Amino acid sequence: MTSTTTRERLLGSARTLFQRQGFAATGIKQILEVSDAASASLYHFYPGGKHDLAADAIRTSGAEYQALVESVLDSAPDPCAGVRACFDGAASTVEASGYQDACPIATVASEIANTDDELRQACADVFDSWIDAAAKRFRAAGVKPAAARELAVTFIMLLEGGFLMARVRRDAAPLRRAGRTMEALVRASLDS
Amino acid sequence: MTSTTTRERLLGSARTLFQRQGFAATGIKQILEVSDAASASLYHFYPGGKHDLAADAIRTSGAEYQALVESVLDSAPDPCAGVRACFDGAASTVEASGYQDACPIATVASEIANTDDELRQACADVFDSWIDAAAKRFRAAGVKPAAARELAVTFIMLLEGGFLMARVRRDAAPLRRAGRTMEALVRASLDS
DNA sequence: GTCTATAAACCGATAGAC
DNA sequence: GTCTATCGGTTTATAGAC
Repeated sequence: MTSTTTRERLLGSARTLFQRQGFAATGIKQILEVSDAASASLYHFYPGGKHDLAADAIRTSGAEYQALVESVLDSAPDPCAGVRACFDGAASTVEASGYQDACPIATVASEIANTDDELRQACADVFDSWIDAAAKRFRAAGVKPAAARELAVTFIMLLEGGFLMARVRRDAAPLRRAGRTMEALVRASLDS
Repeated sequence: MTSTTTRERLLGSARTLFQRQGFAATGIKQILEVSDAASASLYHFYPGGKHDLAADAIRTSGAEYQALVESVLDSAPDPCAGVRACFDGAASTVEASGYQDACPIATVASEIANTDDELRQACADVFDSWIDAAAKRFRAAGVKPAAARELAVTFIMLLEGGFLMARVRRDAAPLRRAGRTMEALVRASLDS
């Protein structure tokens, strides 16, 4: 019995559409159609309209993806295998969705970085949280704090670059390639 | 005497606006205002309208950025210093523009990857061309062809991830950090 | 909370004179 | 090649009944 509220459907549709098409190209009308909801419902739950909805989409999608990455990292025998599994899993997801689903926030982040400081900050918070989560695990594996953080930043940069490359070229191989590179970087940090 | 034609102004404005705001958020009206041109002029030079203009913007911006990267790589004493100079230069440009100007095509590429196959292919061609240019130089420095290409793909992924991270967090340090990582990866490939 | 109807502005694109 | 004027459609957001 999976009863979904109108609010849940609105947020869910918005998250998917923003992820795949970006902020500007996704219309309120389209979100309402996919959600099978009325216009007034959206403004009831999100008085600020499209902007409020996007802020919630960024926060919740960021948190969900973080939980996924954390579970992958934590179920691997060591951080090397962990980061590699993250990239391999990302590659499989991208392929399975026909190159539609990659990073949940990257397209919106790229669009609004110069034009909407509130949404930009929400995206920055998500990235920071992802970096913290990864850095914490690298430290736990014996990497020094400063190096662990830099490694975590590189992890996210490589993942984002891989997502973009895979989507544009319709080829998940670069993402898997990035995973092996990241694995080597983590290994080098553990040895030193 | 730098006389600019209407066509040049249209393309120039479009390139800047698409780079900073993306495709969907940039209106024809805004492009015309910045270009100080009439609506009919745009459709005279670009019968396909916004779509044609974007295709030209992607191609010309891609070629121009490639020429810049090539000149930086070619004026460095070796590929290690070359890739590092690319990231340091990118970081300086991002900072100098107040975090507005990063990759000329990434925002548009991310937006249209799922929704416009013609523009997606134009972006894919740009990335391929950048990768070829970098791979060629790694080969010339002694890296085996297959490894050189993989190194070049990693170069672009790390650059794109760095651009996004820098813009969203308003901090160019991750981009410089990525440069040192890339330098180490090139050095490791040269030693083997 | 949800319905229907609609306001008010803006969108990309085009017509026709010059 | 460029001007002015404008078309038809869509956009975000709101009003008022229920």
